[in-house]
Amino acid sequence: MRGSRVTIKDIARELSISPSTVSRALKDHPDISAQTKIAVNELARKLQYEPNAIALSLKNSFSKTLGLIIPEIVHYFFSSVISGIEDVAYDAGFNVIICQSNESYEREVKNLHTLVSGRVDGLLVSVSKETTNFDHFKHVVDTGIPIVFYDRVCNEILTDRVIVDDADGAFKAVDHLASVGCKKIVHYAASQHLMIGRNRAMGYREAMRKNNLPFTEEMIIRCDSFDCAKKMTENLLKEKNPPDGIFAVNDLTAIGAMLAIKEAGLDIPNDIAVVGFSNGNYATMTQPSLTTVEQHGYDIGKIAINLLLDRLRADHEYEAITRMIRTDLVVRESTKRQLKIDQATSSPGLSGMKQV
Amino acid sequence: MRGSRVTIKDIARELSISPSTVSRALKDHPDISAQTKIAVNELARKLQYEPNAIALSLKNSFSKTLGLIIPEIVHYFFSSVISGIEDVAYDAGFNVIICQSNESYEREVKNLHTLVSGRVDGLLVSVSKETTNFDHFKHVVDTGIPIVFYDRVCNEILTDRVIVDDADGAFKAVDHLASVGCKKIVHYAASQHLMIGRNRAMGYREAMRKNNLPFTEEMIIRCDSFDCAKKMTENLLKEKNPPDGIFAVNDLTAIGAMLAIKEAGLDIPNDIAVVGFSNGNYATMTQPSLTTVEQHGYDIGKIAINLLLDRLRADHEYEAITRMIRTDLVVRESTKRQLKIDQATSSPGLSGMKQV
DNA sequence: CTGAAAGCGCTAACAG
DNA sequence: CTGTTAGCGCTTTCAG
Repeated sequence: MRGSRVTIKDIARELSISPSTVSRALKDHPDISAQTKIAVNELARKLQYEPNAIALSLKNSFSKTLGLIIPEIVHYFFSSVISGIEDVAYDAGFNVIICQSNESYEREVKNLHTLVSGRVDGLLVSVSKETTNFDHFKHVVDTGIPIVFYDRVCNEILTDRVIVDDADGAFKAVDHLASVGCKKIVHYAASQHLMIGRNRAMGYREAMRKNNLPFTEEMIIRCDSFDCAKKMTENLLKEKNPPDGIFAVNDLTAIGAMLAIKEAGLDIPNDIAVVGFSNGNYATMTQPSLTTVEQHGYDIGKIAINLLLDRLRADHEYEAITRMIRTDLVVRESTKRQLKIDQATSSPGLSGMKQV
Repeated sequence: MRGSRVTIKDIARELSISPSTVSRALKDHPDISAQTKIAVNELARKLQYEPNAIALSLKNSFSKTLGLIIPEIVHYFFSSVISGIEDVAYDAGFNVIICQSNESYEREVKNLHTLVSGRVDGLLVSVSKETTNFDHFKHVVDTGIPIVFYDRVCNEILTDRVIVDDADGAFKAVDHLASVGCKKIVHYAASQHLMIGRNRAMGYREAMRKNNLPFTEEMIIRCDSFDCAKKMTENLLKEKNPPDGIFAVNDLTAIGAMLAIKEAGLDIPNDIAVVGFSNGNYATMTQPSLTTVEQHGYDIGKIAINLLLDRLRADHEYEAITRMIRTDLVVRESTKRQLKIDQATSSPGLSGMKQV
């Protein structure tokens, strides 16, 4: 029983016509008579004929399939990217094969091979944290399979890419902290060997400078997880001169910091204001809700796949395109400080932290 | 340049030998001389030959590819299922194509067609919320492609399946609420036309009965989202006799309830204790942290794909297997009530809600 | 209007 | 030890 799938030959035999006629009838070729078409289509439906996409790929040398390499699906940002990609792919009649690298270089290489030997027409890639050697991607690009990098890009290869304006996002976040009166803002940063970490730290520095806030490099603290943030914040709060603002490189880190602050009996945002990065779905579920930077994952996915589709449809080579995606600060309660009395001119009805 | 991928023929031509010899040399066939093997392998590496998986699939009539249909990747539970599936698939040399149905019946049908015509060897499916007609799955099973349903299963077709013991999980949750002294426990329930909703509600009823807690069907409230829970809880708290325990059908709903309770100035767990379901990553990030039911998504994924692989490897038919996966209650702060004085005999060092 | 034949890349009998 | 041939399912010239 297994594998007993109906082929064009079966239909041909049943109808005592040739496979080529069946093929043509199925795709409504003008040469074929109306009756034959009807007969073929009816039988096809009856036998539940499904065209064999594999045979088609082999014949056409394109598979209408795109490969997607993603570090970790669990992250809200990445799942939104996937959704953006899928929605467009779906409409364009493309199939998407998703592979997780799990932030492992070895697995990324393996994924890439699987996809390439599966003859995907193109690739969408966000590189793993571990990856420092990009030869595997170079080889693929050399064979003519287009790659679009998104979010975590590879600068050593000239390809289309979609990047988040991390520096600007970080700048906005820190500038906002300054604007609500924070004087000593620390940054919980990601590893500085990744662009993301570097760019966000850069935005932090710029905003500090612009607001004439004194800072040292020690105020950029390597800490990018919930647990780390919790411990780190507990320690910071014990020091003589704790910060009054924290800009965390991602939401989970921000939430870890918030927990520690609340457990120390301090008030957010009035004692310490907190900003995250990503606008994951938990940002509205914390108390206070979290001010954070929206990265537009869904749009990034859409833009990335559109770049790829353009490249596939193009009949000539053209220069690599880089699209920088704007970020937006989403202000919530974790930075809505009660205005100091002498500044409080507007918003009479606001009772502290009740609005969202 | 595009599609200029190296084939076995290219290697054969270059070396002036036949394609079959190349094929054999590449797979280390004993018939081939050592020199030929070396020459072939060297050239293959040099030209970066990648076997064409598509051609192989066509020849072998299996693709070493599995199809996965998942309602929505964003959910923590489903991403853990994916990880479980991928880890096993990876080791077994199988590729996984993931499709999201986005809880839409239409999309589920389309996904299924894509996967089937892409000649996947087997399918792992969790049905969409919308789906009430299962003919599309029946057809696929009829053609001999095995399906394993997980979590949201289809009872109309006899296939392998992996289900969560929702009723028991719910029972444990509510029984626990009763054991910490809750007397009026309400249940925020999912739609009762889904098994999940029904089973969890059933577990609730059973636990109420077992603990001799009076309840009416009005205490099972249709409410399964963060926003709904927030509003619903606000309303409940205004009533004369509010609940002292809430069992929510999922974590987000529980968190919505918690927010409303905290905003009303009440204490969790002492005024109202809350339990969720899923043990998503935010359960530890709320304040208080959330007691919830662990569903073991990763294990479910592993078990599901193992059932599928067994089925694929089997040389004979065998009866459909159903695996029921145990759930575990994870007790955190949202139910750690301060013991009443006359009961407080043990745990001297505990200061209320500090442990996790 | 329809059929025969070749070929996409690879493998596996079957011959040498 | 190596080559020839046929065929997986489908399309597409080229011939009728």
